[in-house]
Amino acid sequence: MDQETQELRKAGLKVTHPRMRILHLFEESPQRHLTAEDIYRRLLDSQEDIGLATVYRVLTQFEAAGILIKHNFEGGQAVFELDRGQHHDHMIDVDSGKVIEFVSDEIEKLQHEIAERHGYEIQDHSLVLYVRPKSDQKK
Amino acid sequence: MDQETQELRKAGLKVTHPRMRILHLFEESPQRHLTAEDIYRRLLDSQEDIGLATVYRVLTQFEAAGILIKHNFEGGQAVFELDRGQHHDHMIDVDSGKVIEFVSDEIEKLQHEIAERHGYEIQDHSLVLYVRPKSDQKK
DNA sequence: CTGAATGCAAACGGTTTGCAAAGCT
DNA sequence: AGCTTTGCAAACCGTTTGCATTCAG
Repeated sequence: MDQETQELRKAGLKVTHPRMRILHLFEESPQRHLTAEDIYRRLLDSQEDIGLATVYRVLTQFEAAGILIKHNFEGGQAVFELDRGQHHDHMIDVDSGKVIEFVSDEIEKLQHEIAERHGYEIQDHSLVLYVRPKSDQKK
Repeated sequence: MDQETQELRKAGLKVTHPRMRILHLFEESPQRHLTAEDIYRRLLDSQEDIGLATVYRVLTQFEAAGILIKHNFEGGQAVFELDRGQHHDHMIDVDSGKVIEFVSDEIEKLQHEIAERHGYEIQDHSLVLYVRPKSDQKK
């Protein structure tokens, strides 16, 4: 029994065709951050007959199961990525749409200090930098 | 000619009733962060006959004019606040929905360093901490 | 065999838009 | 007077849901 089957079992999810295909898509895609539409399109391209509603349902279940993380960046569509356990924040190249991941322990620490100073504890947080290639004049 | 009238003129916007009322709402409201619905409701409450579409249009124009800043926090609705010139980030109490503003020069600096290290410059950024009152056991 | 999962189409919620009427300057 | 702005209703777009059918265990 392969890796992906186990992952679904572990999450208490039946091993269905749509779930397998979608999980597989994330694991093989070089582009880590995908929208529901991205997934849907790719499934269509590979002749799969999986409805958009199912894609959304599976993504939601995967998020609940901790398999995926959902991000609400600017621009309507939610973006999903595999949860590889290692927390990171994101930088988005506003010209190309490329997503760059980064980690900053210092920022993490400062965030906690700030929350604490106000009598709170952090439940979750979202840090996104919208960036543009350093002004070597753009082509 | 009062303050608010000038503000609209300066932005190149005609001084219309809906624009005056909405600008006024922001300037007098103790709650700095308002959604389109919030505005619409308050206008209804004060017997104003201003359509929701107009509220959205005015908010959009105010944002373009630099009068308001728009935030896309979690939870569908966009939130607007007056741009008082002083940049700050936000903490949201997930229990009460309260929005707390904070400033951290260190975090700002680190963000720039990170972007730079990757060959980018920051165009914009969004940092939101979703917090919960420090675990004095919750009621 | 039986409850869970799927596809479809219709509903949803926040926001935007087309258009004719009303309002600024 | 003439172009802008408004209100209304309809469109929009991403996402969710109801329901009859199909499928995994």
